Amino acid sequence: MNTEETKYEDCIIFLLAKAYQKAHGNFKKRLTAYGLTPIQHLILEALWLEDGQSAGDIGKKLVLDGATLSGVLDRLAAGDWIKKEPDPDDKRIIRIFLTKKVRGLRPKLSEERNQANDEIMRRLSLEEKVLLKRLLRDIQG
Amino acid sequence: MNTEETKYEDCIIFLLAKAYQKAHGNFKKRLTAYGLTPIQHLILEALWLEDGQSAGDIGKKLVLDGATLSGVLDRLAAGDWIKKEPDPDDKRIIRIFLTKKVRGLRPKLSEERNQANDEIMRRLSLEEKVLLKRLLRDIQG
DNA sequence: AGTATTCATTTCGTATACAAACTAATTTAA
DNA sequence: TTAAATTAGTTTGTATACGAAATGAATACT
Repeated sequence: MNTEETKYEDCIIFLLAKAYQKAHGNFKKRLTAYGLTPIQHLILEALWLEDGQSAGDIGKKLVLDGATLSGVLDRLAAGDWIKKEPDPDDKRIIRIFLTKKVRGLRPKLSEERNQANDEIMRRLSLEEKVLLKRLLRDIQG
Repeated sequence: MNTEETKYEDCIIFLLAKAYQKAHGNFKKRLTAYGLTPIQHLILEALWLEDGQSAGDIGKKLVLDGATLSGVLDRLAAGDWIKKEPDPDDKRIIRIFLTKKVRGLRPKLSEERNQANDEIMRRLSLEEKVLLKRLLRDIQG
């Protein structure tokens, strides 16, 4: 049904990769001043919404592979952003808590993220922004 | 101007990351049967359009960092997909040529990619597909 | 010519990503 | 109640990704 040759510039996988690459790179640069990476920041965001989540909870919400998450959490703990504590009722589970180092940083980091978002979509109208988000969500199902 | 707290689920960086993750994972699975990765395939595509391009040419077209490209080309050469030959006129430049191993594979790989594209966007109408591609291109500038 | 600069690519270090194998703890079932 | 299956998390191995430094080659400048 769809056998014509499509150049890679028209391939949705390529377009998503490059758009993500651009967005990620932009945010990454903004975060270097804080010593954080975009994914590390994402985990802090999740913990701001609910502190003490298990590693598995976080992975499920952020759609992060366990193997990936394990390393990210290690680096966050090494940087004293979080503390890992085994759940007293089920010692398989590790609960993640924010440290005091993170206090007061939330507004600044949110502002950076909002600016990054704005810059990435600066060429789009408000309708287009809303639509793009909707389409990306539809893709993930 | 944009100081309200946005949950990460509404963050364009997050949405792009997850949509890309899904698309990439889908295509990656399809390609394992061939022993290729999505990026390796992308480079073959670029060479099908024009064989003998330099590493720099390929990097520019595919928006790939030189450091990244170097490793990918090494692995492609190790798998006998490509051959690296220094340009006779400028020995700084390395030209990349497809090997005979790739012959006849193009239609199959294109079909896999088209199927991956279709599956990723299966929930979208034709108009939405066109629009999504346009918006992603707009983001890249 | 000889030196400085620029250019193409590689190397190194760090950080995602994910499959697969592994450990340890809990639950299920026989 | 003990063996089997499941679950949570880590480890290992491979593949992007990219900044920064290094290498080697070509060009520019004096």
